[in-house]
Amino acid sequence: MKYSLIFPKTKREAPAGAESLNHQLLVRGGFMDQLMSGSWTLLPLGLRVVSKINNIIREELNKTGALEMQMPLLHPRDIWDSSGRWSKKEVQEIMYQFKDIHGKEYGLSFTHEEIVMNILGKQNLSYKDLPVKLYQFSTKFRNEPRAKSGILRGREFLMKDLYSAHVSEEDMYKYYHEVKETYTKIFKRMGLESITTEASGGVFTDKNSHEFQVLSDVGEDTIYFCENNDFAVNKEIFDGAKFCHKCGGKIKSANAIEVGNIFPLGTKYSKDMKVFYIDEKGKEQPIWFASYGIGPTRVMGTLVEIYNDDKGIIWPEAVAPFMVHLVGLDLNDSSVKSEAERIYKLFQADDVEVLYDDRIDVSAGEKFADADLIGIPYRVVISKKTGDKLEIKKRNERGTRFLKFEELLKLVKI
RNA sequence: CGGGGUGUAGUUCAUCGGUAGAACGCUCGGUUUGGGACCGAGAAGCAGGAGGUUCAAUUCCUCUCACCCCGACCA
Repeated sequence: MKYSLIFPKTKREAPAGAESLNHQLLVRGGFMDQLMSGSWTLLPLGLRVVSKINNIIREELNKTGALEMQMPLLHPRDIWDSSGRWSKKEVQEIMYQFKDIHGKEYGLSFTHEEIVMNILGKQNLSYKDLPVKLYQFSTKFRNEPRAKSGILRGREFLMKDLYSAHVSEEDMYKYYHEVKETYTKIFKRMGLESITTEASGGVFTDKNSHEFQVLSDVGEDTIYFCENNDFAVNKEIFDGAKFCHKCGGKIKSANAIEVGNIFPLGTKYSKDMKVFYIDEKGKEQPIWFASYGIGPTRVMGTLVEIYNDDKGIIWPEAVAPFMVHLVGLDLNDSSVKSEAERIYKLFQADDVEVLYDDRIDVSAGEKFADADLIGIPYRVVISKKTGDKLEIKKRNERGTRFLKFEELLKLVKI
């Protein structure tokens, strides 16, 4: 991609009042734009990052046998009455509910347990058909009392939600633990060290759930965890212990951002909605159910909160919008320009994602500043000075080095 | 929903009872080109909205809307 085609261009100033880093840097870099409080456009660069995040999630969930699909966001009231959640106070506080001009009532999706259950119920399932594991990436609407912290808490945001249906509690927990391990792997691949944290089930279940927390001062949650990392619990259910029950290690506390959450829902939904499977004896049994969420847009914000410096974002390679930021200097010089174009095409031919700053009347300093702000892992400069080599600087390192194209290619090929 | 802050050019901000100014950005011309270059010219604003006080309101008052922050609540 040529930088001259990128929309919009970087901004020198952060929006007035923007305090959180993800808000400042993602807007300045041209990754996202605010429509209203808690509501954001993912601009082309931001969408590239979120797509990288989504693809990592997709790859890992597919390995567990889960299938991707997509469900509606506009729901009729009766589906929510069938679980009894439409009228619950805690649900009404976060769910957008409204009537159309004819008086028919609708809700905007803030989660999809009811919809998945409804689909399962139509299938006349036997024990042979289970387990079923379904997931989607889609928008969630939640009428937050207060949107805040840039893209970290919005009223409309992207979520990957996975739902699994099982014949027994054992089978549900078997998969639940598989997903728990998978989530840790997913976050690690993105460059995040997540802490698996016990927490309450909120509006989803009476059972405890597990949250995936990333330590950060801007995090809204406070978690308590063992210094040896074999125990962590959310403040909401913390019992005040000073030492770990398992190893006796000290309990520490810190702020953290919740990037994922998994819920062993049990048979509550299947019983409420009367969704059964037929067991070996031909008898109806309630389906064991669980749900699992990750917020890709929140993950993007979390990454910015963690990976940045005073110049801008420092994307981990796995989620960077491009792998290489090719900066052409002295592009007035036709031989430099044709060399830059040649290298640009070589990268493309080798399937290296490259952003080529092809602007002619822009100073070197401005191009470097933009490269630092956007935060692509490898900056590659071509100028009068570089001759038959390329000047390489990693975004997260200080020094530069000169390499031939083939040597660089080995570094940037994943 | 309670508390606080802020709304003036595309953006970030100044100004101040007599209907507005800078920087950056943008357009044009020229000179430049290794850390946000320089010179010149130019376009760009119902001062968030409504009401009030006043001869006169961007400025003072009231209401309202929006955004940000703290809290409550929540993933």
